[in-house]
Amino acid sequence: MSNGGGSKRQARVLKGFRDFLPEQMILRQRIVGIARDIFERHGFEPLDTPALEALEVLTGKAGENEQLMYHFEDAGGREVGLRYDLTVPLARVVAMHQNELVLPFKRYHIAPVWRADNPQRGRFREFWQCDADIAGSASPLADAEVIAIMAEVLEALGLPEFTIRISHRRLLESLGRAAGVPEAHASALYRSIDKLDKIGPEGVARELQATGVTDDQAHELLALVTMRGEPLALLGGLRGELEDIDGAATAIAELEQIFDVLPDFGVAADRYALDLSLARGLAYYTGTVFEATVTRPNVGSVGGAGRYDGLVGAFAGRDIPATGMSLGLERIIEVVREHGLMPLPASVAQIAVVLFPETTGAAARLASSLRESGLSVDLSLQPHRSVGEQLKLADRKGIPLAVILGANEVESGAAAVKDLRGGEQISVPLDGLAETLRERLAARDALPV
RNA sequence: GUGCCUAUAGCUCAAUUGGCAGAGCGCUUGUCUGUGGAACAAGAGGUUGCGGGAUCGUGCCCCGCUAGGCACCCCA
Repeated sequence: MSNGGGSKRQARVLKGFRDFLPEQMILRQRIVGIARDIFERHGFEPLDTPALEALEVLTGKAGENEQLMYHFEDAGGREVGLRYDLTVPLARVVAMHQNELVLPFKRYHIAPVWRADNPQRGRFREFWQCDADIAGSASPLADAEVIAIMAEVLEALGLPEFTIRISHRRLLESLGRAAGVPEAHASALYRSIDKLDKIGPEGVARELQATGVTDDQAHELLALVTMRGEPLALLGGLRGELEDIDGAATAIAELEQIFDVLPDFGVAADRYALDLSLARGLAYYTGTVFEATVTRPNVGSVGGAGRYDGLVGAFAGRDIPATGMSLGLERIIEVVREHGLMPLPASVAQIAVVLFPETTGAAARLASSLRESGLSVDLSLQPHRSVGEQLKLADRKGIPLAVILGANEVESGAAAVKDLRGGEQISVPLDGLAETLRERLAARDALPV
């Protein structure tokens, strides 16, 4: 290796892409681990798919969002695209492997996706989604389960406040029909309604009028959409108002089943709400839609999704209903950091072993035996550096405890154990050293951080 | 894809009207070859994000690009 005489290559990463240093990776892995545990406790199976797909697999599913898709021609002249979500690949997998999968198929998928969006806080071009979906069940019970899983994960992460807002595409459509919105403007309707929080009722009314809705109709629609209260009571009221509207009764019945059973899934009543102003943009949603939001920090939603009964059929040739939820890892991390949840060590190593030129062999053997007992051990590789130096480096890496093994310790059969934060040091017999280390680590973890 | 703000040492920032590029922290070395964080001393570290222009002269003015933040759009 040499760059002598040449110009140095510029070290850079692309806009919206990032390196994750160990301290960040430890937090990311911890969060992913919590989500994975809950997914598996619900019997969801792991799945992974290629990052790159044939372009035609990805197109025609997400509507306008496909503008954000990374696509290009590969060296073999194939049109290819990076996946922009995990839902479309799932639909492809279910269609391709119908004979190998038992329906309903419950799967989770934790992986990066790519969208060429403009970066902002909690918004990147490469980001991770944690998805749990059920393919092959049309039952509202399936929707309820994925909503419950979402609530469970957010609860387990310790998010101090979040709300899962629940709505239904068909119900919103019915409301639109009742208000006289032309069918052709349905997606414009969803988008406008969805912006209620941001632009307010007057803003929404203005946008609706631009799509051919009269002032009266717009206000009637807004009145319906902004109703708040106990979900089952609200739905009961709507049932009467929308008696004559096609599809409304089915949508209301589905939502009623979901709200009826959510408490039985263990979801606290203050964690979800019926909110008909929620529409969501992705084109493939066909029924229930939902979204988890927090008020601080301002990162929009931390997760969402819904029912997409037509998507698998686009690949399979026969309809296979499906529903699911998606959590945004980056958004969740913003919340965790903002609220100081989850303080973690900066190193995966629990123990640093400090050594001397004459004790390298003994120290390596000690490290091995500590590892066999289940501890994570960072063996110093610098016997020529002073003990102080080795301790300092271990502390800077964030390792909580050091074991010092010199000639004296080998001789006496007792190692020196030093707490790198407080500085206290004790002598511990080599027999039972692992046990003592584990106790001290546990004691440290119990301390407020 | 659009608009506004920003970019100076590893980090946080300073630099008067356009006139010698600096500080603190961190880093390296030494005091100090078995006990770090302190103190003292010395040292390294910069094409002021990149490229162009105007000017006798630019970190500072103008243009383009790149990246970050914010607001749209959209979304996780």
